[in-house]
Amino acid sequence: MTRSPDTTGNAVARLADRLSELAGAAVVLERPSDPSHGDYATNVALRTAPQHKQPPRELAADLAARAAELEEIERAEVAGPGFLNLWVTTEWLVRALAEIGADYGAGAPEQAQKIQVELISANPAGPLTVGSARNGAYGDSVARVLAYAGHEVEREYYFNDAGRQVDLFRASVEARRRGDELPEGGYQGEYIDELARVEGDPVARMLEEIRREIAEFRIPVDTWRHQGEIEKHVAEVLPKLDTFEAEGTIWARTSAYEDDKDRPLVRSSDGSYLYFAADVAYVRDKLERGFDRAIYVLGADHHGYVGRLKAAAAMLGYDPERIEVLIYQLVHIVEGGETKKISKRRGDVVFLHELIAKIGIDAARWYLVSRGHDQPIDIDVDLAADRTQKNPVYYVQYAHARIAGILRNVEGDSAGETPTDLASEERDLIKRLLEFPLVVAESAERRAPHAIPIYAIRLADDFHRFYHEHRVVGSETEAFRLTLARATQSIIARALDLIGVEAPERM
RNA sequence: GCGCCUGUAGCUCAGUGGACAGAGCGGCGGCCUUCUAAGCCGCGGGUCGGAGGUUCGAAUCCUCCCAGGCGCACCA
Repeated sequence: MTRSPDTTGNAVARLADRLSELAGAAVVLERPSDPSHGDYATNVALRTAPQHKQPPRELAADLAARAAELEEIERAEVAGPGFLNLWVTTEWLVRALAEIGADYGAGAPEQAQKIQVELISANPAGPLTVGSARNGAYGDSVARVLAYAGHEVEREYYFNDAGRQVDLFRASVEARRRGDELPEGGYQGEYIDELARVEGDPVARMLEEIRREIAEFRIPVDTWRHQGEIEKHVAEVLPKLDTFEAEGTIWARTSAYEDDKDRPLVRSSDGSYLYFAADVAYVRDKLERGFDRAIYVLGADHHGYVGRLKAAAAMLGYDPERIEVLIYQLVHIVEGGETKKISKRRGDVVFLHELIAKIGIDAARWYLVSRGHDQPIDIDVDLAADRTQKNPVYYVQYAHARIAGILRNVEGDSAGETPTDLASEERDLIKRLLEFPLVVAESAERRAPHAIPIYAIRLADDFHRFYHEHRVVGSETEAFRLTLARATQSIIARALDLIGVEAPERM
């Protein structure tokens, strides 16, 4: 809505600005799906007709006449109920292509924010699961996109290493070592057996294991926080809260701050902290570190957290808007046509390292981030395992590798004339490249990185079509086509990087 | 019961007010003496869960209903 993409380096946005001046209203340029509707189209006449009290087609005709005068515009036509269809000139497309540099689409938002993205934060009671993998793939991509959009981003991981679950986890390993019965509701599985066979604190081992897996999954976590550390500051925070005592417990009156109910903080009998106490201290810890915004990435099974976290911020006197909770739907595992109920405690869970072993990091990251975060994901492990050849990630990577192949064939200075006429494949490809800044801006604003792989598929599609029809090296417009190929390669690489996927030179 | 999310092609999913609803996979049929055929082209395929409503215009916004997932712990 208030989106203002960086118009200086974005030819489409500049064109929209010029048209906006002519129209006296904000013009949004779309790429029509039907090529007979022009290179770009706008519905501005339809939207502004009521306030002008004029028929939309009349307004559109008026705007068409003036738009046709612009040097960028080859042709302007009114169509349908009042759409304005525009054809741009070849010169404009060639110039726009030439502007595409290494950081094309990188934002410089008028107000860059300091943003923290807290991701995964799984219990160190076992290796990361595919659920954690989605959290990481999604959260890290949001972080990458926000950073590319111009924000200052830090990634943080919070270890719940002081709660009942880790105690239970330790007890489970120790029971296994002694050959005793598992504690009630204890953890089991092969990894528990392995931990039991070696000396040392299993929690410490899991902390190291998780850090290793996260690095392998290409998530550059900047800071690590431990629940034990945060709890040391609970005593400082409690006096700032709106509390009351009942039933042997000190409660936070979060219901007065738009939470569903009040939350227990401290068990009066022994003074032990309940989980929400650490939550509150952690909220303060985050906001006092100077982040304009603290983003939590949580699975749908934690969506009840939204209210209490914002309430915690409000109760401490912070603007609750600084707390943003991103909820992603859960990942289910389908095996043999049946959805598995997964439980880390029971041990019937699919771990991230198993998923990586089966389909690789690139496919895993692509797969986990290429669906909307509001969409549940069913991973059919059998399908994911043998579908690798057909995974769209390879289709996109292949386009990148193909371009690398072309560039290896270039010898010396490239020559050739500037084209005065473009083939449809060239026009389509350039227009696709010019979409990238808007895709990134929207993706950042909506916390929706899944738009990136979708765009990457279309871009690869346009490139493969171009490649099939036209030669680059040795063509009459070699220099121009090399520019086109390089720009395509650069944007594919950037798009893949934004979702943590590699862009290979050869395949 | 209450809250959040979802329901679009055989399957997996895009599409948060605009022009006949798109892609991949699967199915069928074509294209390699030329920069990578992990590619390209073509053909089939949909009452956008259902019913009302708002709007010049609805897959998209509102209401109700149906179906599924997840919550509603002194677990995390």
